[in-house]
Amino acid sequence: METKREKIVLIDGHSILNRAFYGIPVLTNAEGLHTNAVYGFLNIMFKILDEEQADYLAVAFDLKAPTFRHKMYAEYKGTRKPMPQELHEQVPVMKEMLTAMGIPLMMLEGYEADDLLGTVSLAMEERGLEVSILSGDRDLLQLASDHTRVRIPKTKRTGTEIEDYYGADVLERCQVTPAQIIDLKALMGDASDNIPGIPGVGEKTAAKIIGEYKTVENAYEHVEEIRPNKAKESLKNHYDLALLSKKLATIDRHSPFELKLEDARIGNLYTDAALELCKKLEFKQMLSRFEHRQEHGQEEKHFQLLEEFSQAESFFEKAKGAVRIGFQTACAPDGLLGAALSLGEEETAYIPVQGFVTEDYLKDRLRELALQIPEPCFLNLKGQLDVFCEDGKGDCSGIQKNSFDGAIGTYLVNPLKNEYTYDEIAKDFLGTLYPSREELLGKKTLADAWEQNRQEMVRCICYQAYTARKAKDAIREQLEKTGMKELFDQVEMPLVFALHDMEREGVLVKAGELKTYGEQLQVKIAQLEQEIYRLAGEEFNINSPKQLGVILFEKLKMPYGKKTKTGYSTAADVLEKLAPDYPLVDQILEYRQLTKLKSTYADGLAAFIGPDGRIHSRFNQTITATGRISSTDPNLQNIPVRTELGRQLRKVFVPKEGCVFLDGDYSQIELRVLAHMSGDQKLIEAYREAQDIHAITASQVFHVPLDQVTPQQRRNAKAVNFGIVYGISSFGLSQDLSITRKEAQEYIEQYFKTYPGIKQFLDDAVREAREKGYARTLFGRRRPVPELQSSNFMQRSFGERVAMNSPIQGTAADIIKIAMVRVNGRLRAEGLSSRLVLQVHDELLIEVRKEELKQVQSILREEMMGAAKLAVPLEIDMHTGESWYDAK
DNA sequence: GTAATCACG
DNA sequence: ACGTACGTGATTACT
Repeated sequence: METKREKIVLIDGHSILNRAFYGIPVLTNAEGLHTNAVYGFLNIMFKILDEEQADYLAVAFDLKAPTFRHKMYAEYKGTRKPMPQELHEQVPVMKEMLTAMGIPLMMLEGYEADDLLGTVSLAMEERGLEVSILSGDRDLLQLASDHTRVRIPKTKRTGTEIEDYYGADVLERCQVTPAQIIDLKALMGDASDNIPGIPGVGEKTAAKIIGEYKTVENAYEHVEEIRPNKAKESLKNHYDLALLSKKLATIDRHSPFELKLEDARIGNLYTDAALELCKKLEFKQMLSRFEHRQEHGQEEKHFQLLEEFSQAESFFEKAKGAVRIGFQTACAPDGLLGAALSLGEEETAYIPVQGFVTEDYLKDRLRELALQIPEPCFLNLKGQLDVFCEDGKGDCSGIQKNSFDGAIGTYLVNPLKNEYTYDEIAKDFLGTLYPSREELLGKKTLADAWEQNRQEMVRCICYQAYTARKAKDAIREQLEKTGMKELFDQVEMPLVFALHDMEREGVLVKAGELKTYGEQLQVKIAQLEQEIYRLAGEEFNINSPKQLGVILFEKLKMPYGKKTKTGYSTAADVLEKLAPDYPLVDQILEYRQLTKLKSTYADGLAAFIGPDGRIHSRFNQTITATGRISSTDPNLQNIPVRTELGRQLRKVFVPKEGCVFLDGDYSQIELRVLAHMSGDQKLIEAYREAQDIHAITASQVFHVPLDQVTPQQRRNAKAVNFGIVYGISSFGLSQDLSITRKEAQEYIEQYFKTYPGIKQFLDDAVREAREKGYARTLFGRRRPVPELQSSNFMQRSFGERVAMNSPIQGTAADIIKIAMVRVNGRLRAEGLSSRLVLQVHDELLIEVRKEELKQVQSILREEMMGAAKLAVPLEIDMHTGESWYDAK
C-alpha cells in the first residue's frame, strides 16, 4: 500500500501580510488598531489549510536587524522604503496571533525569510515531505521542484486565485528552470526586492539571454555574441553589478536554521488565546470558526419554547411584574408567527402563534405589556410597531414614552457599522459572541425556519429579545458619556414613531398614468435605438458601457476624456463634451435618460404599488454616516426633478380623495447651518439682508455691486458655496466649473478672504476631528473619521473633507428630524387626520385633509422654521397642489 | 458580487 | 507625487 506523503505548508510572513494589507480596505477595531493585514493573512492561511489538509505549518519572518543580503545591498544603494505605520503596527499582532495558535515562527538573526524558507523546504523535501510555500514573491520560484510547490496568490476581480508552480510549471510558464530564475533576476533586477539588475535589461531581454546561455556566468563567456548591441554593452559595463545581483537573488538553502518538525504539527488552532485575540481585533467571521470547534456551553442561554396556552398565560402573568422586558416579534408577510420576551437572565421565552394562542391574543398581550411596564426594550422597534400599535388608528403613543431601541442607540454611538443586529450589539456592548441569524438560519425565512429548523429559529428570536433587554444599560451609558442622550431621547426615539407612521401611511400613486408614462417612453426609446444603430453603423447593447466605449472611441475614434479601471469612461460629463460635435452622442445621452426613467421609475415604481394603490417605501434610520435617513424599496428620495421630462413623473404621486399635498422645503439649509456654526458675520448678515445668497457671495467675492453680478459670476459663486459644504478642494471645484486648478484655488482663497470665519470654522472642524477622532453636529451627533489617521494622502484628504462636511450635513439632518417629530406629534395631538408621507432630506410632504389645510400649513411652517434657533432665519418654501409635481 | 451609471439632496 | 468633490439607492452588464 502506498503511504501518503506528509505535507508541510511554509508561509512567507511579510510577503503575505504585505499583500493582505494592500489588498484589503482599511479595517480597524474599536481602539483604532489597524487590522486589515492580519485579517487578510488569516483568511488566506485558512483557505490554504482547508484546501491542502496539511500536517505541518510554519511561518517565516525577517528580523529587524539588517541581514547579510540587506547589508550588501545597503552598500550598493541606501535602504528599503519603510513600511507604512498602519502595516508596521500589525506585524507584532500577527506574530502574537500565530503564536497563540501554536504555529512556529521561523526567524534567524542575519537571515531573511527567503533563506529560511529555502533551507527548511529543502530539508523537508529531503525528509520525504510534500512542501508548499506560500508567498507573493516570484523570487521564490527558484525553490520549486517536483515535491516543492510555490503558491502565489493573485488578486483577481473575482477574488483571490492562487497560481501554483512545481518545478515543471516554472519551466513551462517562465521558459527557464527554477535555478535559472536566479540568473534571470540577476539580469532584469527586481525593484520590490531591491535587486539592481543590469540597466537597460528588462524581462524580455533577460529571458532571451538566459534561455540561450543558461547562466549569467556563461552569458559573460559569450558576451560578444549577445544581441542587441545595447544589451551587450550594458552587460560588459556592469559585470560587477551582475555578480552582485546574482548573489542578492540567490536564496541561501543551507542556513543554520532548523525547524523541529513536531513543533510545526498543526494542532488545535482555535485556542482560548487565539479566541481572545480575535475578539480584541473584532474578527467576527473568524470567530464563527471557533464556535464550530469548541463547545461554548458557557454562553448558552436558557431559552424556552412555550407551546402550551397555559404556559404562555403564566409567562405573561409573571411578565406583568417585570420592570424591564426585551421584546422581539417574529413576523411573516402574512402575519405574526410568534414573539420572544426576555424578563431576566434565566427567563427568556418564545411563544408561537398556535392553538389557543391566536395572533390576536398574542398581540393583545404584547401591547398590554408594552404599555404597562416601565422599560420596554427593542432592537429595531419600527419594524415591530405594527404589532404594538392599536388596531385601525395606528396609534403607538402608549408605548412611545419609555420604549428603548438598542439598534438606534448603537447607531448613534457608531453610525459607521454596516449592521445593527443583535450579534453585533452583543459583541459591542456585552462582549459576547452570539451566532448571527445567518449562522443559525442561513438564508431561510422565519416561517421556513419555524417549520424546518425550529430550535434554531427560537434561539434567534430569543437572542434578539435577550440582547435588547441586556444591552440597554451599556448603550445608555455610552449615550450619556458621549453627550447624545438628549439627541437619542428627544429626536431619534420619537422619530422611530414618525417614520413608522410614514411607512404605514404610504403615498398614493396613479398606476394607470404611470403605465402610460412608461409606454410613451418605450415608443421614444425604440425610435432612439434605431437612430443610434444607424449612426453607429451597427447594432450593439447601448446599455453596456464596454460595448459603447468600443463603438465611440475605437470604431468612431472620438477623443476620450477619462478612463475607468476597466476601460473608457462613458459617463454623462464625458459624453456631454462630445455631444456638440457628434449627433450620435447626443442621441445616446437622451437614450440613457429615457431608459433610466423607464426602468428605474416607470417600471420600478409600478412594482411597488400595493393593493391599497399606495407605495409604502421604507425609511431607514441606521444607514447613513451623517445622520440623514435613507429610503429603500423603493427609494422615494431620488424621484426626478431636474429635467422636465423626469419631473413629469411627480404627477403620478397624488393625494387621496378629499386631500391635497402640502410640501415644505428648507431654503439652502446647509449654507444657513454653515453661517450659524461658523459664526461668520459677513455670511450671517448676507442671509439676514436678502434672498439670493449666491449673487451676494459673487458680489462680495468678486468686488462688484450686487446689481452688476453677471450670471457667470453667480454660477461660480454658487459652485464655491457647494464646494465649501462638500469640504472644498481646488481639484473638485475645477472639475465642476471646468476651469484650471489654479483658477479654482484663487476662487477659494478669495472666498476665504471674504468670509474669514468660514475658513476658521473648517480648519477647526478638521483639527477637532483629528484630535477627538470624530466630527460633531450642532446637536451632538458624532461621526468617527478614522481616515484622518491614515498615512495615505488620498484617504487622509478624504477624511478632511468628511470632517468639514459631516457637521454641516449632519446638523441639517438633525434639524429636519426635529421638525418631523414635532409635525408628526402635533398632527396627532391636535386630532388631525393629515399625515406626513415623505421626507427628502430638506423637504417634507404632507397629505392634508382639505378642511385641515390652514391649520396644517401653520403647523408645518412653525415646526420647520422653529426646529432650531440659528443666527440666521430658517426660511422655507411651501406649496400646495393636486400632485407632487404641483406642490413643488 | 462588483463596477459603471445616474437619479436625488 | 498622490488623484477627489459630501451623502444616498436602483438598474444593468458582466464575471
